[in-house]
Amino acid sequence: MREITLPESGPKRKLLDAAEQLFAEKGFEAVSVRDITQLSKANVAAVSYHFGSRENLLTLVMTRYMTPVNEERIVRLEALERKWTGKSVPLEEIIEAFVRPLVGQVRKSELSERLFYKLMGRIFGQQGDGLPPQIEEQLRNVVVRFTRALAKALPAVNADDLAWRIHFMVGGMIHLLAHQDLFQRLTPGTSGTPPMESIVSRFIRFSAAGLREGVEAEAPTPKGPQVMFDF
Amino acid sequence: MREITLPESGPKRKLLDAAEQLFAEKGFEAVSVRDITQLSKANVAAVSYHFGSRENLLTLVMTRYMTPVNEERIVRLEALERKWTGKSVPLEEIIEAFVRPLVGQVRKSELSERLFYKLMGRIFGQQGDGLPPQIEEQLRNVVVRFTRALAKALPAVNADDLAWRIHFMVGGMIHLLAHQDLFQRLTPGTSGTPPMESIVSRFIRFSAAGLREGVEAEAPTPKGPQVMFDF
DNA sequence: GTCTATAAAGTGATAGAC
DNA sequence: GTCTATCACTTTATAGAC
Repeated sequence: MREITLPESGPKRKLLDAAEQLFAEKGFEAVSVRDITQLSKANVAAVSYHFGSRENLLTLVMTRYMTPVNEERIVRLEALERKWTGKSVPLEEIIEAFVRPLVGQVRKSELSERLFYKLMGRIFGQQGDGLPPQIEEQLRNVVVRFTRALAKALPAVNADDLAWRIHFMVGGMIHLLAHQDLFQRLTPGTSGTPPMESIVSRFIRFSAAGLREGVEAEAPTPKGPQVMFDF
Repeated sequence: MREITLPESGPKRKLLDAAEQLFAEKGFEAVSVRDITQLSKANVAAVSYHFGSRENLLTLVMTRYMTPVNEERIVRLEALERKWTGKSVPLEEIIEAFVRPLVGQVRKSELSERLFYKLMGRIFGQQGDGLPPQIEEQLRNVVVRFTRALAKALPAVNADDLAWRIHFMVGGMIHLLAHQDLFQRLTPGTSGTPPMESIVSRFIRFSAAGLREGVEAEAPTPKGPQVMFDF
């Protein structure tokens, strides 16, 4: 909806970039206004002048990517529901609509991929604490919509089980974002961090299998054209 | 190994209890020494006197439950490996050895179940940032050991895939701990929070299915006696 | 052991010069 | 727009009285 307009360059943009970098690296509470102005070589008053307050800047950083992500999630889900009208949307495609929008936002920031995903992970991890009310509201809406779609795709799974499975899935996604780097530090046997693209497709398969647990012998081929009754 | 001895009552214990409660509620960085001494009705100097410093107290809180949890995980895994000598340990039992020790620690604290799990979630979520080196070391060891066991249980899954699936599973566990309460705020249709026991068993089934993704038509019956070749 | 008083450094915000 | 100086407040830690 409401687009956030920002200068392509200039001191305001430099402050924002520095803030994002520091928030990603150290967490939201550990970064002071002075840290930010120092990194972007501005004076201490700059944050107040350009953003009004530290709190304001924090909200901006959180909103900047989260709002587009949550909007794209809904758009993608609605597109799927149109595409599969009457039928139930394949599980994998629903999960993809949920996670893929995150990947699309990387190039909008000046941050390295590693730091960008870390920042996103930190934002999601703030749920319940210091998230701006508007984002909490967006997230609630996303969860409700996707839960409904998943319930249609998995009629054999009861509501409580499904809700918890979604909860576990969301946790996996947050961890994947926030600790992408930690992964290889803990499991040194593996090859270097692969592109997010391939991690996401692994995540989709993992989550689909978890969500589908206990449902019949094995699900139909995930991607190919499916023969279904048109009830 | 080294047992942490603590007074059953007295001002030192009251300080620790207050610290745990506040850390669980507000997060580690958001709690000051003054918050703690105020809640436990001590004077501002009490934390320094009894624990040396805020940092010291923080380390104690983090170590207090994490060390027993990680030790019990290893003990359980080794017991399983003895029980199934030569055979591969069933997937569900490995996951159970990984999560169950968390549940066992609840009663050791004065905190409500809700706050205790939240505290544990916050500690795990600190990975990479402010975790005491000894705990990072314990966690690394746990991950290595469990990865090895899971690799034996799932020979058809290649090492990279498995490592990522474990990563997703761990994320689900952390989220389940840290945001147990958030779950029902986001999905109001469901019944109230069930006992952790039933959440854990749901988590085990979800994770087992995710880890097993793509492996043959469907796994053998999870819990019952299994007929396996004794190679 | 417990407390008060205080040190030393850091915090966000702002008035006012340039 | 930019910057310095400063305010009002909070932080952890500690010296020294009781």
